[in-house]
Amino acid sequence: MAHFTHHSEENYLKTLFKLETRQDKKVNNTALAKALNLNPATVLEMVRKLTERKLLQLRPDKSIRLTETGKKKALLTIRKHRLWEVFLVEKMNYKWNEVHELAEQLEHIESDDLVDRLDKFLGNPSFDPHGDPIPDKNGKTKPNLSVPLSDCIAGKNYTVINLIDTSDAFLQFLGKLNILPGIKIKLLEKLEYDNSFSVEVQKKTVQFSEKVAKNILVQAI
Amino acid sequence: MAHFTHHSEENYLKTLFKLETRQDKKVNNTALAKALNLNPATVLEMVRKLTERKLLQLRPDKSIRLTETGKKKALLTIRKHRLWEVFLVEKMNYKWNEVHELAEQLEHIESDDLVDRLDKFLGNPSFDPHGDPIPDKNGKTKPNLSVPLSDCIAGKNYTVINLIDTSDAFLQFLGKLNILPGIKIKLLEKLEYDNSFSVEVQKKTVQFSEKVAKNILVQAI
DNA sequence: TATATTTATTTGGTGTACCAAATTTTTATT
DNA sequence: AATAAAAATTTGGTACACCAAATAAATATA
Repeated sequence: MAHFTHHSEENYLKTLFKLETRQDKKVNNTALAKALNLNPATVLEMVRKLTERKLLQLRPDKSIRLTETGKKKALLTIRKHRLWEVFLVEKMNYKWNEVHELAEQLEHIESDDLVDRLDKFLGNPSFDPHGDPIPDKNGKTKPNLSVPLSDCIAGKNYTVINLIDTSDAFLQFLGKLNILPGIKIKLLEKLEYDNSFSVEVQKKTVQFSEKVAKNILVQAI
Repeated sequence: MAHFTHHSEENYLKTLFKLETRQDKKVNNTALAKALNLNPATVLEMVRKLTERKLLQLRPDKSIRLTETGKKKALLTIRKHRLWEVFLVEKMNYKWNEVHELAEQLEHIESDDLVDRLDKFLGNPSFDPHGDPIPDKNGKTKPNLSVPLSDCIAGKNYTVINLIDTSDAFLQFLGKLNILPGIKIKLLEKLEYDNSFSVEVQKKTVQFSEKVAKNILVQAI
């Protein structure tokens, strides 16, 4: 009855989009196959189909590129994924590191209207719980102006946007300090003698190393 | 990557469950195929697979029956479907007649945990927007005792449970009479000469047609 | 440049879930 | 019981999305 064409199609487009934007080298079949965790033969076959459908191009130099249509579709899938992540964290009380797999399922629900309603229900968020920007219905995103806390200026206030290291160990460590994306902090001091950081979090002062500060992305308030 | 086995499996079990409970005759392959809108050959093949997996039985008399395991699975799918329907109506502001297709998609999201959280988020509803009972996580349902007001007995007290017609026009009409789900009413009289109804709502007496009464579901107090 | 290595591509296959059409079996009707 | 009708079943197919292994082509290295 139902066809899941869109499911794998969306995965290909989304993955390709991520590879295109997060690396600057051209994406080849091997890279895409690795990212999708699929056999290169499978991927090549699918890439050809998607090329036929004008969602991407398999170029003469064998690099793979999204077309404008493909890019738009990819962004809409990313939009769905990130909105569902917000839903799972804000409404279902999941932790931000628990929601990826579920959002991976939910993103394939077919209804543009539902996505728009969800967007509204969540208060039109611009960033997901990981701090990644949520494209609007036209695929436009607000630039993420976050920088590592290690590059910030003492005395100023920031919102924690995002973490670079997302290992459980790091999350647990930050958890103890009450630091997580969305929280507001004040950088009190950079301590010269050991390069450590002194930060105010929820009226309390905490200390941590530069290594930690490098892994926390913040945005000035 | 993902397997959709569960998807069609859930559809077969759910549909069979509905056929088993809503009719009293035995379910045969033709009936199931018709209900699923699939070819009998397809259904027979699948029924055999599901019989192997001990989710249902293809009996010597060729009737098809859920096993206990199958019934439980069916009820959990129905639970998911109805909870998502509540979500769509209560949170996404869909009308109850718009949500079936979307819930059909959402019910296949695989996560028991999410379903339980959704249940809690929605306030552990016992009935979906159509008035159908929502099984709990063990598959147990509360019997739905609501009936159309048109079938009720004059002189008794009722709680309005639910509306069948939920068009704006109808809601507005009822609004003027102060009738909405949750409110207590007393059926004063069924007036023979024009089949109209006389009802006490919040100490006032109101009159309306049988058409209206048919669209109000109530439960005896 | 010759060779090794990596990448791309082809070939022949799988499982799932579906179908139409032909055949067999069962049930109903005369 | 004979026949008609309905239901069950078999047969031979399809599309989709995947794979492993073989081969070809491109790239890198000695």
